[in-house]
Amino acid sequence: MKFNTKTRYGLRTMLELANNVGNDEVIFQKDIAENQAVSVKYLDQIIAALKKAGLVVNVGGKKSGYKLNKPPEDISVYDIYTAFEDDLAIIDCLLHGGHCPKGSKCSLKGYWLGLNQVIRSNMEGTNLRDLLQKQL
Amino acid sequence: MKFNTKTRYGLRTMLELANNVGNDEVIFQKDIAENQAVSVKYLDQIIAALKKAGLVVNVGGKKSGYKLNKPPEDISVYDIYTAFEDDLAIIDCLLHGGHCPKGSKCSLKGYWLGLNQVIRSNMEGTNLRDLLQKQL
DNA sequence: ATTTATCCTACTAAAATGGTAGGATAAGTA
DNA sequence: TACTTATCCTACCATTTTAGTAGGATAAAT
Repeated sequence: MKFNTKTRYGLRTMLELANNVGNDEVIFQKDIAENQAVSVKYLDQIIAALKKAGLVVNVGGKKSGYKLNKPPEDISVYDIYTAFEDDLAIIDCLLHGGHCPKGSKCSLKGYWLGLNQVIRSNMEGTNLRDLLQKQL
Repeated sequence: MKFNTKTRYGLRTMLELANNVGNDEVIFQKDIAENQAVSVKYLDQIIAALKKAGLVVNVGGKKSGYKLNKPPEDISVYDIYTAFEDDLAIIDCLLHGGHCPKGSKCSLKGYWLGLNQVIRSNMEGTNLRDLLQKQL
């Protein structure tokens, strides 16, 4: 039961961009990588995923920089998680198409589903604005 | 973000034993393995972990069977989880001794810690009695 | 023309996962 | 007493996932 580094670095990256909202300074991959103590090449992949998910945009092409694609309060932790992973499924049989060998006789599915929902709700209910305020 | 099979099979095993409380029937590893659609050899390891954690006992030695070591309401999902894993830590830096390269400047640790606590509380707050009632 | 930051794909070492395998031990059975 | 069989215990292993590295193409600014 761990979150992977991409989700963690991705969230840190998004928070760094959120901190910058209102400024017109550009933020380069390079600078973010340095701040986060991650190689530029690895952050490269992380930002690519965030971009693909529509969470960040590159303004002005090359030699320019990144910014959030929405206001911080409209980006949840879960949005960032799903930029790197499928929908949360703490056990496989919760996924669409997944099923366990016990089939409908599995009396635990209800419990796992509830826990899954608790986690997901927490992540959906926390946005970048909340996280910015927490760090004050 | 997945629970592993040992925790899942372990929980199912415990629920099976909990269903048996009050009966004096013996339950063999062999029978549990068959019910759970798992090999005897693999369940072997799972039961060994549950036993080591003090959650089940073998009554009567060989050619005997297993039962819960405590009443179902005194065994939480988290007890079963920790029979197979260390204390829950959804990111490494939450563990004793763990630290991230950002050190004290990490403004996200508070968020992760909160989410970790939400998950743990759910697991600690759910016991085998609750799960038995859910399956009715 | 050159620099350099983004973009894109492939590869890889190490660790975790989900088991299998082999055999020792001890209790019940014939 | 000999035999069966269920528990107990340790080692091993194939596959997948994780956490990156590497190489180079592209395009904008200088």
